[in-house]
Amino acid sequence: MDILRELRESGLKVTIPRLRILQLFQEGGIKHLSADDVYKLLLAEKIDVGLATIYRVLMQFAEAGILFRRHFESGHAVFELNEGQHHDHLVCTGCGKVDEFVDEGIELRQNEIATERGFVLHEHALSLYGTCAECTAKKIPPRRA
Amino acid sequence: MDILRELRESGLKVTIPRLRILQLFQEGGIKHLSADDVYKLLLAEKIDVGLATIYRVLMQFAEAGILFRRHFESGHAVFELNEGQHHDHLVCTGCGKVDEFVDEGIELRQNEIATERGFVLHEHALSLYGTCAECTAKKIPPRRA
DNA sequence: ATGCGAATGGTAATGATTATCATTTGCGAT
DNA sequence: ATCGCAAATGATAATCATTACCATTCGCAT
Repeated sequence: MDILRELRESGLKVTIPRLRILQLFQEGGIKHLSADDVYKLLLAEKIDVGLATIYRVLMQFAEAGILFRRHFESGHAVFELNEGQHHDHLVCTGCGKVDEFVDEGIELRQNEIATERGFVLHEHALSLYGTCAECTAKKIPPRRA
Repeated sequence: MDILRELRESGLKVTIPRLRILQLFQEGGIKHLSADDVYKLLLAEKIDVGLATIYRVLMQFAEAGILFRRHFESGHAVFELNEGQHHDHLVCTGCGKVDEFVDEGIELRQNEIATERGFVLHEHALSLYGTCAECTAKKIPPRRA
């Protein structure tokens, strides 16, 4: 199977916790999951996995490039599957919905700006915070980040 | 004085801790300070201020628009003076130096992207992570965010 | 099947931040 | 100037996310 190969290629043994955690992301119900989200989902499936293991596995997956770790100014990290292409985020502060986008122009300017200042860029994080159409209709007020 | 007015207009009483904390930022030695940075600086001045007060005051200043609160993927928040115009950040992962920039083109595209997706934008955070010229010369390797 | 290093899970520890609460203080009214 | 009270403070406990420890268990090459 595909998941097994991905794990082995990262030098990680194939274990129940790793398989289940990876499946959670690959099922794609929710794209962005925190360690605690994963813990609760696995508990609901009656799978006995310790929180420590989840943190460890998520970190290993991030280091192996299987997952990305993001920080949406919420005090805790969320993870999402690395599906190849880079993208940025548009977060609704009303309902928490996360939309994704890629803009070639912005990417280019970022590199120009870094180069102008003598920086070698290796990463960037662009997150827009706003109120989505539904929350605007419901008159849900903005929230500070 | 100018600081006094700023405090009173925010509905905050003028107290020693608030004055000292605000002065730290206005002196401008270091632009970005964490709660702990402020605590240590005040200790060094032999000013007796509790950590709890510092957290409270920084938060109040941020809510009042006097300071901005930023999260540079470092697990803790840093604050900087709100000097009117918005700007983004270029962070060196080698030495921690923070450079600032504004790019009209990027700002425009951000608004277009949000509008296309039905979002009303009220905030955004763009941080570029790289290695600055000095650290590149010193061959300091990149660090994951 | 066997052995061993990797992986796990429970729990303690950590670091940043927030809540609690008794005491102190700024400042408007007197 | 001073009185009174809500606001502010500081010491400390509590919380939240995350990491460290460590004895036990498990994947997997042999």
